[in-house]
Amino acid sequence: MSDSLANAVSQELADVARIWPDCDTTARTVLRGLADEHGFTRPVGHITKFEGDDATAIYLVKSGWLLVSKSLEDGQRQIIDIVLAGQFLDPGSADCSVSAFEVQALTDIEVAVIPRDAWERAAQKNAELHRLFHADLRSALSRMSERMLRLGKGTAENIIAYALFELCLRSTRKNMVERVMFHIPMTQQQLGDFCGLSAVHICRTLRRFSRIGLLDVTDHMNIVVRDVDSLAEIAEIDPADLRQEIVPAI
Amino acid sequence: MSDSLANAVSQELADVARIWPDCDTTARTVLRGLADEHGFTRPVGHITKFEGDDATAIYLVKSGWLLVSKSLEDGQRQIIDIVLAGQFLDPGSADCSVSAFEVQALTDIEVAVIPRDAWERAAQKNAELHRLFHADLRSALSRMSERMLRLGKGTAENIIAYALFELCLRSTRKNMVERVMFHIPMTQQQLGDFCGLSAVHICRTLRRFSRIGLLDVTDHMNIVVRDVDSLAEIAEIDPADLRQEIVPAI
DNA sequence: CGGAATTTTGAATGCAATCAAGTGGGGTGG
DNA sequence: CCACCCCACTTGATTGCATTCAAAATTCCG
Repeated sequence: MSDSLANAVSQELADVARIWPDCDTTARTVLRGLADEHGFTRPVGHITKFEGDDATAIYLVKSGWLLVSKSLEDGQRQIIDIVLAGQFLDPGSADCSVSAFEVQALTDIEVAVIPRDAWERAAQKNAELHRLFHADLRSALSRMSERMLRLGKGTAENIIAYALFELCLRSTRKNMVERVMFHIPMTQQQLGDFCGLSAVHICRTLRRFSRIGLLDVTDHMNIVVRDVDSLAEIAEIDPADLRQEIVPAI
Repeated sequence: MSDSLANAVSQELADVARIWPDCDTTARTVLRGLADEHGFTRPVGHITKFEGDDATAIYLVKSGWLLVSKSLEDGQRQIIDIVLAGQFLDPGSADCSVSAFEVQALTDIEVAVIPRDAWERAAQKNAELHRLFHADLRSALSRMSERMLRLGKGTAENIIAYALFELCLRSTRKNMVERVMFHIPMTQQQLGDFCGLSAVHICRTLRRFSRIGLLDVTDHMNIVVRDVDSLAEIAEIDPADLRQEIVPAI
C-alpha cells in the first residue's frame, strides 16, 4: 500500500510539474521569475497568515496543499477553500489591508509570496498574467459555489461525495475512470471542517460508502473509488462537466 | 411607512449615483462608456442567464439587485450571491464557455453586458479597471466566505442575523447606527434560499427576533433594526469590521 | 372584490450533533 | 524490544435543531 501511496505522490508531483510548461511562453517565464524571486518553503501545519493580518501580498502555490479557513468566535472552523499547486490565492478582503482568512499548509509546500505592487507591475507588462489570474479566480468562485450549494441544501452524503470528487479531479487533474485512487492529506476532522459536518459524521458516512461498495478508505485518507457512477449520482455531478467547471484549463 | 420606504428607496438611488463619481476619472469615463454601450434594462424576475449557458460576457450592475443561484437536481436552490449596483458579475466558470450559475433580477435593473474581449481591450488601455475588477472580486469572495462559514457551522439565528447585516451594510453603504431601516426586495422563501434554510424557519426566526425586540419587520421585508449590538452579537460580527471586509471602498 | 401568493403557526419527523466509550496505529522513551 | 501514550478513527446512544406537512391568516394584485 505504501507503494501505491508513493505512486500517487510521485504522480501528483509529476502533475504539478506539468502545470507550468503549458502556459503561454512569455507568461510562464514571468511567473517562474516571480515565483523564484519570492519563493518560500513551509512545513506541514505551518500557519502562513492569521485572520486580521494585513494582506499586502498574493500567493502562488508551487507545490503542496494550502488550506484557507475562517472561524466563529467559539472556535468552530470552516475550511473555505483548498488551494493546490499552480493556483493563486488572494487572502485580501474588499479592503486589502486586512485578511479575512487564516492560511495554513496541509502538506509541506512551496509557495511564492508576491507583493501586490510587484504583481501589478508584472501583469501590466504581460496581459496574459491577468488572464491567468482571472481564470483562476473564476475557478475558485465556481468550486466555492458548488460547495455552497451543497452546504445549504444537500445531505451529508451529497456534500461528502462532492468533496471527494472535487479533490480527486483537482489533485489528479485526470478524468474519473474506474477504480481511481488518490490521497487526501487531511484528517477526518479537517474534512469535516471542509464539509460543514462533524468528524464523527464524516467517519460514519465514509464507512457507509465503503460498506455498500462505493469506495475503499485505507491508510489515513487514501481513497479508492470503486463505483464512480453511483458516487457521482450521490454527489449530483457529472465528472466531465465538473472538471470543466472547476479545474483551470492551463 | 410608505414614506419611510420612499425615503429608503430614494436614499438607495442616491447612493447608487454616488458610486461612480468617486472612481479615478479616466476609469470612470471608460466604465460609463462601456456601460452605456452595452446597457440593458430588465424587469423584476427576468432570468438573464441559465445554468449551462455560455458565459462570454461579464456584467456590470448599474442599478437594482441581481441574484446569482445554483440548483440541485431535485430543484432545491441555493442563492450563491447577490450583486448590487456598482458591482461586477462574472458568470463564467473555470472554462468560461459555460456558466455555472443562473442569474435573475430581484428588482427592475439596469445592467451592462460587456463582452469579454471588449472588457479586456478596455482594461488593457486602463489598468485602473483591472484594479477595480479585482477589488470587486475580492469583496465577492469575502462575503461568500463569511456566508460559507455560517452555512457550515453556525445556527439559523446566526446565519439570518448575518444575512441581514450583510444586506444592510451593502445596500445602504452606511455604518450601522440605532434604528437603521432598510428594505430587502426578497420573499422569505428567497431569503431562505440565501441562508440555506426553509422559508418556514426564516419566518419563525424573524418573528422571534421581533418578539424579543431586536428588530421589526413590516411591509414585506422592510427591516428596522432596534438593537444593533445584540443582533451583531448573534451574527458574530463587528459591523465596522464587516463593512471594511465586504463593501468595496470605491 | 376575488384569487393567488406569501406569511404565520402548530405538530410530527428526521438528520446530524454531541456525548461517551472503545479500538488501533505510530512514535517515544525506558 | 516492549510498554506506554497520544492521536485518529470507530461505534453506540441520546439530544436537539431544522425540516416537512398541514392548515389558517394576511397581503398583494388584477
